[in-house]
Amino acid sequence: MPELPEVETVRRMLDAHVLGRTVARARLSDKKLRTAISPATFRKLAGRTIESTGRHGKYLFVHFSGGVTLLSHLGMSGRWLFSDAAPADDLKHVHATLVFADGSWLRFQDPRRFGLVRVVATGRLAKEPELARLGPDPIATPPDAADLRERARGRTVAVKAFLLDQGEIAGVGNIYASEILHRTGVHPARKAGSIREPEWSAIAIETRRVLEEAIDRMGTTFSSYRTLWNEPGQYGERLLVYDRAGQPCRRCGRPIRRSVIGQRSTFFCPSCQPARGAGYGKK
DNA sequence: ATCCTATCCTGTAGGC
DNA sequence: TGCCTACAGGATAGGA
Repeated sequence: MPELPEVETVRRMLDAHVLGRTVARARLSDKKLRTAISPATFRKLAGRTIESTGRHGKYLFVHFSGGVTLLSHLGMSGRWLFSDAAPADDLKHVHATLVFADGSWLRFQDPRRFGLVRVVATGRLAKEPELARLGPDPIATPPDAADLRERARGRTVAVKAFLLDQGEIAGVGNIYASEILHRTGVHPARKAGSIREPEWSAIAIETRRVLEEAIDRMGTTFSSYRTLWNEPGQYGERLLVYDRAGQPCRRCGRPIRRSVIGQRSTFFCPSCQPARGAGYGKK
């Protein structure tokens, strides 16, 4: 669910509204997230002020005074939710709570608990194993076609699985991978090694375009994703193929198909995205 | 090295 | 209405 645009939306909202606030209390639920941290570690945030935010791929950083960073990943169902005062709701699955000195609250809710919340020394952030594995962030570093072609050389995995590999491009998830491939006319099941450089150029360009357009609309809410204000993202109405099986292709009118690649739902137009590849020079 | 599968967990949609 | 199953945007460990 939450891919780069959704995480970036949350980051921008934190940046605009939560910067400068000082933590009065920091507490964790007793349920374990993907990687458990101790309540004592989390409580290190108390007394510190939020100075800046960052992001790499789908990982969010909140930098605090005193050289400490909150590292977070939304997993499948994670949300960071802000409220100006103590919330009156009785939200289930809240696993981390920051109460600020001004009375506002920031909570991490995650029913499926695939998400990540960790407190680390800012100076050692890049050494965290999850981050050390990541490929370049496509917003910070525009993907380079020749580089992609080189890294994909000889690879037999489906190009769609290649795009989902966070070690190659950090931040593309299941929704946007289908969207990128449709825009570029590349069939998702083609082997990564068979994609020609002009096609990689198109993929590089459309990757940035799709992600930036989705950021402009605060991301895609397929089911659980919400912004910092608990609002859905608006990009869903712009999707060309994702979750549109049987509906007409917005380009050629023929029905969108669903298949499974690497255990993940994949959507494409068989007409606009031929299995053998076409439209970018010969074979 | 690369690829594929199973797995973590809960909520929800759809079939009966 | 209720029960049951299948499935969901992610990432990783481990086996082939």
